[in-house]
Amino acid sequence: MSHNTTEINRQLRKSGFRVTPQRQLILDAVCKLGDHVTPEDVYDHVHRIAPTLSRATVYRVLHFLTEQRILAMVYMADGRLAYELAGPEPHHHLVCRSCDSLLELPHSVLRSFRRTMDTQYDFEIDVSHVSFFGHCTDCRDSARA
Amino acid sequence: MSHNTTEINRQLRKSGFRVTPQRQLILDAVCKLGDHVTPEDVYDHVHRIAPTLSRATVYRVLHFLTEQRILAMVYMADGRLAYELAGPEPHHHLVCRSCDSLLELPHSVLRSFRRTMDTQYDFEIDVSHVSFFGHCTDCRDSARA
DNA sequence: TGTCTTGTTGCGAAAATTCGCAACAAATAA
DNA sequence: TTATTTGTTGCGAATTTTCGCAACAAGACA
Repeated sequence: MSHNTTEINRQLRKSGFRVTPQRQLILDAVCKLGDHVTPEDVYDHVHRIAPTLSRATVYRVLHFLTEQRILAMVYMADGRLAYELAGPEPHHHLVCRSCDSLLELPHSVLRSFRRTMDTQYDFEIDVSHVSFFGHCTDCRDSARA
Repeated sequence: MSHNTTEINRQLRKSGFRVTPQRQLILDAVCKLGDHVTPEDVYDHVHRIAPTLSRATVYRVLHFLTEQRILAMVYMADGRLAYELAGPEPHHHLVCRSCDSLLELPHSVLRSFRRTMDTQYDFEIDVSHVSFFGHCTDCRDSARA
């Protein structure tokens, strides 16, 4: 298990929330299933283990864990939402609209931009995760050809 | 009517698409209803004028007009999609997660960032519209208080 | 004009997502 | 321990969005 369950549990409890079996199952599922997991992926996975766990709970818990900054929302090329574990150092995505590929960006590329927004607009950008859409190397080339 | 219908029609026809009454109605509706219009807003509006125009068509036409760069997608604070007219000079939004307010950003703030992505990652960011989420002046202050 | 091809729509069904509410379970206090 | 409070879930219904397919309409061409 790649996430530190004990630490997350402590953090939740400290904020007055409860660590239910459902929340643990869903968090484990996201963690296990990888980098851009859809609600349906999660449901399929946890439903085998806990057949009474409902879709509504999956959606609610995903939202909840995102608010707690434990997960991050990821917009896919088709406009749908997916989720992934929010690490201590956020990272971002370049999403290709042609081939749906995901390119990872280190957090550093947003630092100066973020500082500008802060000083010029007094707006604090939440950078747990940002997706940019566009066209990757390969698809640019084939468009030019 | 604030959009140049004739120009847009010409552009569509030139690309081999048809300018149907439905598309015109929907475009007019987005234009009239303002800056972040939901599919349901559009449907309510056009349905009065053309009662047989279906929801499916609203969704399809909104997607279509977005692909044609006539409209731009806008992500709202609750994660839902809205649309607005894509002007010749794109603009962007700072969306406050606390109070749902929208702050407009001129295109210029993204220029250098875009250039960086282009040269360093060979990725061409589509900047017809980008939303950043975070917290505005007022909500930062109340959070600090 | 009539035929053919192809883009577009309407309809209803399906799928995805959210909502309201009663039941349940954990924490807290008595 | 029991009662109370409050956070959380499951269920089913409602809402939102997408899909498949047949019908329709526009353009191309003979």
